[in-house]
Amino acid sequence: MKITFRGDYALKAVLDLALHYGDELVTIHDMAQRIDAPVKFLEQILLDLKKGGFIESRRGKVGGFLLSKPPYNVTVGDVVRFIDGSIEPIACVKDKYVSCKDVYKCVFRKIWQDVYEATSNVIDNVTFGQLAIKAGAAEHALEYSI
Amino acid sequence: MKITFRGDYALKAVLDLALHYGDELVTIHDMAQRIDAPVKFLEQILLDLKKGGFIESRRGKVGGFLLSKPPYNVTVGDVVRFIDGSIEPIACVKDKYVSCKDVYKCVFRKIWQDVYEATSNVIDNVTFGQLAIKAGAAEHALEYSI
DNA sequence: ATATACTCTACTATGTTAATAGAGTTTATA
DNA sequence: TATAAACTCTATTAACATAGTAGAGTATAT
Ligand code: FES
Ligand code: FES
Repeated sequence: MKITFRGDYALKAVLDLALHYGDELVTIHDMAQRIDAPVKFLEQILLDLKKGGFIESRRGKVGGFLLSKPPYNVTVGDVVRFIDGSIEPIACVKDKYVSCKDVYKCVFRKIWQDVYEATSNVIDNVTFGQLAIKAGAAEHALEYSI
Repeated sequence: MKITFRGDYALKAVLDLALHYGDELVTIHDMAQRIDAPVKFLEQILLDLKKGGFIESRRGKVGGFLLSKPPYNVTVGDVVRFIDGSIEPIACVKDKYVSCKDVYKCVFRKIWQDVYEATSNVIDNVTFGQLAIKAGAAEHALEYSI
């Protein structure tokens, strides 16, 4: 698994929305400043997250974004898989290409599966609800950084 | 962690040498055929592995490559880290760039560390000695594939 | 009306990856 | 000693992915 800037920003964006869950809407501009991301780049990412059903938006004046689901129902794994794609260390079979002559005999296959499972085990068991609480202390100081 | 073709070939190359450990030398040409890699690409990779101290070579006629160390003293992690670089899911600090305003407050930091440790735990605990035994059955049939 | 904020598509600069190419060096052996 | 076999080294390249940038368009509260 390799997290790109895109994925990194996406995670921070969802966390930012989790921290404002139930509150007022969050604008791209405000969010970009807090998570230190280029506005136009963040724009694209938020649109993606919307297509993925993670967030919703309201247009026009007083518009902004909000989380579609309660923060406890969204995991880090959900976002990473959606934005950065497969978390497998190697794509043994993609399209018509196969990395090994015989995938079934491949002695490395189990290793990559083990890595995959170990990774999943971490990222699929952390929700943004949990992360929001962790970030909470700094947030209550009214100047949290992500 | 993302395994590139380079890393994939390197692992197969080391396994191939592990399967011939103690035997005669292995030529690039022969190895390339067995592991299904482009000869000139494999050439570069073997030279890298040599610089990394994983393998040795003999030049001239009847030349070839051999493992520097017993297969049980080399892990998959050793090769992956050397050829494909850091196995971390994200480089939080590289050069002067820092991905988060405050790395110490970052709530994602622990997640990436957990992924790192889980991954290490898998790849650092598999030696080429173990892999060679697994591949052994097919090898003894004189037509093993990697 | 108009300012504010989301929406959509296209473009670009940079870097990485996966090779390919070719000239050079070493060594066994006929 | 000529030669073939095999490693050594450097340069180049095509394709792709990443990390943005740019700009025109749409919706909506006031
Ligand atoms: S089948 Fe994927 S590395 Fe062998
Ligand atoms: S410090 Fe690395 S993601 Fe925050």
